[in-house]
Amino acid sequence: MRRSPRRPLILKRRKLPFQQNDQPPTDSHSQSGPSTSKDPPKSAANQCLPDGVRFMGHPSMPATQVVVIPKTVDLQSVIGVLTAKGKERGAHGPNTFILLSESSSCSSGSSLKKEVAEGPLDDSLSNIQWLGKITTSPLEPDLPTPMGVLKQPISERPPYSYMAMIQFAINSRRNRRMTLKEIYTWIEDHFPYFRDVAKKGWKNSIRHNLSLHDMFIRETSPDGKVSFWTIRPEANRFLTLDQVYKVLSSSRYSSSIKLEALKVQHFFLFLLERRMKPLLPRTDSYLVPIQLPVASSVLMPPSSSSQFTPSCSQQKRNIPRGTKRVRIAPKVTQVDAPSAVIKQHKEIKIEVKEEPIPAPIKCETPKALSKRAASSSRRKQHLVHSVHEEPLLLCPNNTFFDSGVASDASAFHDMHDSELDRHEQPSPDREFSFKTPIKSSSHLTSSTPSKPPSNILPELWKVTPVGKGSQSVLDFSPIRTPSGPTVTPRRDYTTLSFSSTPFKDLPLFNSPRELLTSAPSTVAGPAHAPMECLHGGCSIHLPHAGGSTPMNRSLTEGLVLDTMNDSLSKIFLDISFSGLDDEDFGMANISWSEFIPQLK
Amino acid sequence: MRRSPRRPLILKRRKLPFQQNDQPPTDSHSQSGPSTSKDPPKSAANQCLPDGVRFMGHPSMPATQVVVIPKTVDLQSVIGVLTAKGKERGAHGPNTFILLSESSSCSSGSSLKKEVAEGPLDDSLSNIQWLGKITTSPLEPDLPTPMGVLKQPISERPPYSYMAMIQFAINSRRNRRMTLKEIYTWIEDHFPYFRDVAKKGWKNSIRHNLSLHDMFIRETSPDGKVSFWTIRPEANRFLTLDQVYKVLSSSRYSSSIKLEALKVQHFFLFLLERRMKPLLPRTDSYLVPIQLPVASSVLMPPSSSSQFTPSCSQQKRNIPRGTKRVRIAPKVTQVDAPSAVIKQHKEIKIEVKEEPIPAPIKCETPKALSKRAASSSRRKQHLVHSVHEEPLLLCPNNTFFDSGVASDASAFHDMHDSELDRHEQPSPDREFSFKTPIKSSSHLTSSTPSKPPSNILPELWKVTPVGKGSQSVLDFSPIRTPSGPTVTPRRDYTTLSFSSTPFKDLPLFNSPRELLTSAPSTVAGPAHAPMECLHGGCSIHLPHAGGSTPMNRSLTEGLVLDTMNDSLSKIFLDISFSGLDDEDFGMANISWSEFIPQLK
DNA sequence: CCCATGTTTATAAACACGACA
DNA sequence: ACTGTCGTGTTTATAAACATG
Ligand SMILES: [Mg+2]
Ligand SMILES: [Mg+2]
Repeated sequence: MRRSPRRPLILKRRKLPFQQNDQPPTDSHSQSGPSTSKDPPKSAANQCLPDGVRFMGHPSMPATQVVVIPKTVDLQSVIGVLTAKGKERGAHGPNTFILLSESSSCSSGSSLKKEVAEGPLDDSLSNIQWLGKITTSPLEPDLPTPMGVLKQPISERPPYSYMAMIQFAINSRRNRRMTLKEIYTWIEDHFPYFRDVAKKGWKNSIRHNLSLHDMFIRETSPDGKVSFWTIRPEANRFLTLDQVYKVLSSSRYSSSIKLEALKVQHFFLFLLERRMKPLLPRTDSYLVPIQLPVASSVLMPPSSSSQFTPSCSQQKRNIPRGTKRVRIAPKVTQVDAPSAVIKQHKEIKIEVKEEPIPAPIKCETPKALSKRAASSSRRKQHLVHSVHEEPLLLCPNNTFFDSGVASDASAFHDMHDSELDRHEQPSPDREFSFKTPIKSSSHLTSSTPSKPPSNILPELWKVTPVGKGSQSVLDFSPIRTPSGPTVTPRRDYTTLSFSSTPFKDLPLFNSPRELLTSAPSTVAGPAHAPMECLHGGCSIHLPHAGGSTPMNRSLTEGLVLDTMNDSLSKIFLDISFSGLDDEDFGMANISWSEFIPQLK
Repeated sequence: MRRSPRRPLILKRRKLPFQQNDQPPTDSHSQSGPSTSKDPPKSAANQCLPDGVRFMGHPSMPATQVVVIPKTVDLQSVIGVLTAKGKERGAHGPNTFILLSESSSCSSGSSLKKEVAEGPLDDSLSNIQWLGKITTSPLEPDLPTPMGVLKQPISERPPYSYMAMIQFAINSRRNRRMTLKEIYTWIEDHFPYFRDVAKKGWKNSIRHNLSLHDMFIRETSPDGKVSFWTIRPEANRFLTLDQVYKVLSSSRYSSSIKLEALKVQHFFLFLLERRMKPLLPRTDSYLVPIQLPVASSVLMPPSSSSQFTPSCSQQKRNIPRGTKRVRIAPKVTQVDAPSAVIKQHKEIKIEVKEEPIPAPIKCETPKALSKRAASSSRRKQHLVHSVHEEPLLLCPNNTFFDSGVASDASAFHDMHDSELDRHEQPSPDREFSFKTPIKSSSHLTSSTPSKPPSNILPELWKVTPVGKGSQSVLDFSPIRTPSGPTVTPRRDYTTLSFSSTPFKDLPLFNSPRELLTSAPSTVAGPAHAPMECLHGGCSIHLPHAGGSTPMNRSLTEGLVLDTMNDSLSKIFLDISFSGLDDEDFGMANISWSEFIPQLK
């Protein structure tokens, strides 16, 4: 099989104005262990890692290191060194080691490249196995610690938008509020690019994003002295950087469809090694919410087979059409390892992901299948839906829709305590009585029927739908709540007699977001726990991964690789997990020994 | 009196990124008649204007000419020439002549300057009188006409934002919808700067603004072929360019408070002549919604008397602080008179404004006075409200609030048919059933109590209020409708149990916008008339200025002059009109002879 | 492949306002 | 008391990438 005809791709990479096309691929993403010359300062550590262990990093996960361990190496010793040295690592937040085992058998890059370019080959060719993850958490935040085994996090521009990073920052706090300065600091800590190499304007951009987006609202203390930025709860996807890491690095992420886990990790590592345009985060491209081709609906017959061939390099040639290309931001590619002050002890947790078991796509009960959103096809973010009207083809769409809620809820339920910054200042986490009145209010209308409106309500002009069904884990956009009624009246617009009567009877927006808005109390996250513990010793609240809501969840997720000049144009990944049977996805505290016999 | 202690300033001028500070004042705003060398091609006309008649134009009103007529000149002859030549003028939309009479007695610039700088002097010093306005409307849109008496409209950048211009364009249509191309064309027609001198990126900016602002929504025809852009009715202020002209040029605009009408016109002309930073439109500065100093509440005692001294040159010196100043858009100052094809006949209408009778400020019944919005003082657009809590001081605020609705309603009632483009294509103006679901929905909360929350609800953090009480005629921002409930719950934000239950009992937003939203059917504009006349001969629908709603209206309006290097730092204008006794403000067809004895 | 239209993000900048030196 | 600077917040402009038809 060359390429699967079903392509529920949700995310793709997109160049942004500050990213130039003409830059050569940088060479700084892979650092090997003792095998190369520029090895990490391992001598500073008491213990040494065995030979052959390689480290890899990436700007999207500056506090995460991928550790490739040859099968000939004792895994326990590596874990011992890492857990021992985890305290000494120089980073501000929790740090993660993703452990992969590598069988030295077929490690030739050519076969990897062939495999990646042409699709997954046989399982037996895989020489990379995902072992598990070690997460080190800071215990005493203010204690400086000398530099440890690993290098500083990579100081390249992360592939997240400002809006995403601000969400990561704010959601890292238990009470989900931060001052501007704290947001600055959080971003600088987790993405040293902004501390080290970015121009000064990035703080302007942070403030601009805070003001621009309605999802960020500002709260003021009663005395008017302090301002905290929060996220509108209705719009909060509760995204954390750790959540994104989980999605990006989890083998479970690709468990359900074509490329299974080993191949994904394979591909990930391959791209990291080859310094090609990676499927996973890369500096000069960008994780953006969907905006996927309309024709690539999930269950479409492979009529347009040439749609995702390597030749689909979208229009990048109309750029020299008279308009001069102006470099907006100077792209700094190479970063000198900064000598920042390290100041945090670590607590070590070990998590294990079980190996993926390829499961068929769960087609959830199409709850709101009857009324579907009609996209006028050129607008907002696109729904993944069929161009035709056969409703049976839309089963994956509803699966995808449901997965949106599932993603949000599960992300919330899976909120690991390591994601929550523990060194928060005693900021109030309750009794915020007033919120910033955001720009506009309830004018959300309907999710609009299918695109050619099939002659129902003829002569009716319809408003272009938002679509935006991308309520996936990696969708950083605010949640569009349909709650506000105030459907703009279909009468003459030149009339002043518009009423704000809510059209509650109209079942607008049949997206599963209704699960959150209409039945609010059924979803109870860990934040429902009493929050009185914040001012003092910060008792770590560990949410048990099994949420209280027995919701069936199914998530269709995707990443698309940007096409440049190679044949690796589009690679698709999916995620699909349904029901309560996948709490293990939540990365709860699972003993390594259950899955790794080496530890027994 | 040096400067009035009550300063209900609403608008001020503000430089924007594309406007550079270092440009010298341009010299192209005033064109005199036969008195100067570069006279308009009057020879091409059959009749000649008498000597001494001066023409003035300004980029903000490119289709409007201010005609200063000496008292020694026969007014009727001037009107005859203008009405005869109005058909020949080369412009696409309606054109307007604002007629002012000038007594040659005390026309010295120094006294004018003194008067303007130090406040209004005696009435007897005024030598400019506002006579009336001639509006020429195109009769046959597609007939080209040779160039007439007057110069081409000024091709300098208008002082309106893209958002404002898009509103002007869309609201110029009866059905208030336009295609993108029509918006382009309308803006090019009314502001030739964009047709002649602007770079190509301005259309990108138009599209950007349409997408960015929630107030612009897109409707799609049932077949999905055509898209029309409309304005969310709840957010529509029904602003038209003509409305702005009225506000800018009407002597009634300043009838109620300190500076009465003659002085305002005085000042207007003075600034036009002197090429200083004008109170009225200017190219390189900008009409922006309020953002006025908080301490300058309307009826505050003059405690902070030094607040508006000429020395209040805000920080413009931190610009050389390391950041290089980059010219974003090339500022084209001088425009060659374009040789565009003229193609419209004109129908002439004559309107007259009566001379203003200074009326006291009507203090409306403070409808929702008890609960006021608390501004955390650095946010959004500021309410004009007292810093202290004395409610009696807030009477002008409520006046101002009410004026917001009054402005909108009156603007709507005063909607002159000349403002409505008559050459609209047969686009549908009814039966738009679906509207674009806008980004977010009902999360507007409360108008928040006064700033130091006066110990009511202690320990309560409050969200910074929108404020944004600037529902004036010249406020181009969308109306923030409080209709949508979904007050973000004041409980812990880390909770997922946010409910969309509307807090209807909470009287949020006591702004007079409630008059429109809560009592919708009481306000009936001319658009309520049957719209079937659009496709054919375009029967000109003249709304009678007396609206159907007996609302008391009082508008406090203001313009602030940006301070550069002279003492004319801030000038304030007010508008206040109440009740039904000011239908004459509606610029209905009032005979000139009633007010100008010269015509009798 | 080009073009018009539409969406989204980045970046620069003007300016307001309060705190503070 | 005046003045300037700085941090924070709001708003607009402009360029650009990319999607869709
Ligand atoms: Mg915001
Ligand atoms: Mg819009």
